[in-house]
Amino acid sequence: MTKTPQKYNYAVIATDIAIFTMQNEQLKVLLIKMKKAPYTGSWALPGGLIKGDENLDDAAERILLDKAGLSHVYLEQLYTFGRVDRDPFGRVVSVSYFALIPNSGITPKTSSEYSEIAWFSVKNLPKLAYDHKEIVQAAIQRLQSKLSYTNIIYGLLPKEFTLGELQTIYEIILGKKLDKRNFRKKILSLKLVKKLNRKKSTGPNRPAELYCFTQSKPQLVDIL
Amino acid sequence: MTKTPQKYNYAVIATDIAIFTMQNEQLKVLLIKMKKAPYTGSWALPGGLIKGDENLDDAAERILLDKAGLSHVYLEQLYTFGRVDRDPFGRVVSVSYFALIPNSGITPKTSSEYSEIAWFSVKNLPKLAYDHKEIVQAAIQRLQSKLSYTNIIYGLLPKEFTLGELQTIYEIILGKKLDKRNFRKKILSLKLVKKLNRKKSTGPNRPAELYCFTQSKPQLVDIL
DNA sequence: TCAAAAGTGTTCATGATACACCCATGT
DNA sequence: ACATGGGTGTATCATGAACACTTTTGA
Repeated sequence: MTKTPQKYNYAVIATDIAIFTMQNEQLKVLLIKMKKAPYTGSWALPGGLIKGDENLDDAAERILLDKAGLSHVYLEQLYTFGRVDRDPFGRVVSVSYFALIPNSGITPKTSSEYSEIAWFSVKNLPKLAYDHKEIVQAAIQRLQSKLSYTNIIYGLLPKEFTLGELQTIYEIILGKKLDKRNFRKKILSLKLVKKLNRKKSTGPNRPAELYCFTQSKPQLVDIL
Repeated sequence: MTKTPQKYNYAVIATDIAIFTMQNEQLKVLLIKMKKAPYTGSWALPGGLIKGDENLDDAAERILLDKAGLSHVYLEQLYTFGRVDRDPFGRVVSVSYFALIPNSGITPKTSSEYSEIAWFSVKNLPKLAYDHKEIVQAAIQRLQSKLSYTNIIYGLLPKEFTLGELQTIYEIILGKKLDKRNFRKKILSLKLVKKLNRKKSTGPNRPAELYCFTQSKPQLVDIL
């Protein structure tokens, strides 16, 4: 067995990451404005090439750190996109990931590789480079379905939160209203969260109890 | 942007396919015995390299046809395995797939690339080359979970089958007994199958009604 | 005192589970 | 006649769905 490029068809392996957060009652995804031709000025998912001595997951983590300054967030492999013509540069196979981060008001900064970086509501996306639209759609769908049978929503919330905030996130991502009493009954019966016995005042209304998650590892739970 | 191998790290893209069928009341996976070093004599999943001008799904279909003589079967992308050291040959990223085929007693033939090909019960697998054990496990897990929320079991059954056969497959793959009456009630209420008004005699017992699927496209259905 | 979100139980409908006997056939 | 798998219905239980008022606070 020899390494003959003519015989074995090499490809560039890239990874693109759909990074989600909640802001202003909206599900948002992080996009960067590209400098490189032929997509100069287009918005795209943060991504990059995988190094020769780098595992796929490590590459995704590195890119998350480099482009968004994030680490220790929920990250999972999504799907691999490899249409022959998906990148005008040549054969590039993208192993896509999706990540969840709590809304900490982070606005990652620009770098030499891209001219702008910003959060976009998934309801109002600009035109995206490559097949990134498809990737975002796949990520949203995965997120929606995983919300109903796992506890990964913890990835979108800060350490402390109220049950109202929790419910709102479900409602926004799933795109439907939930009954407050039934929702609380379910969440509490699953013992996913515990009461901190502290309250959060948010305005001219009754302060809400603060809760935290009892688990911060992904697990299967029948939520909705 | 230039194609400089030193700068952009190229990798070989492969695909490996976990092909499942039911035989003798067992879930089986198709394996080949390798000729190539350093895994000479080891069993492995059927797989191959993706060509430069070939989409990922097309490559998987091609390999399914070449190695197992199969086409028009249920096939879905599973996961992408890319540990740096997963292949002693060098950097090979494997986009794995899983496929379901009806038990037609097919025993695919050997070829120049491998010395043997055979079905193995997933309960009794030999040692596998590369990280193929991990791939098989991921495939089984995906199959198990998809059985309960989709109709993909149609991929494992012939055109005509009895409800008893259908139930047995569920029981084997899920690893638990199901109540006959409840199972039939559920399957029939979902209108996934229709009666053919023909019977199948299988021995010294009452002949069973034959059914066929009403759909042979994957769809979400709440089965179990 | 008013507006705004938090918090709390019960009833009802639906679906899941448990369960046992007769039927049709080949040997 | 007997052994074997096929086929059928009902009662109970658990879970999900619908639903409205009181509480606490800041302005």
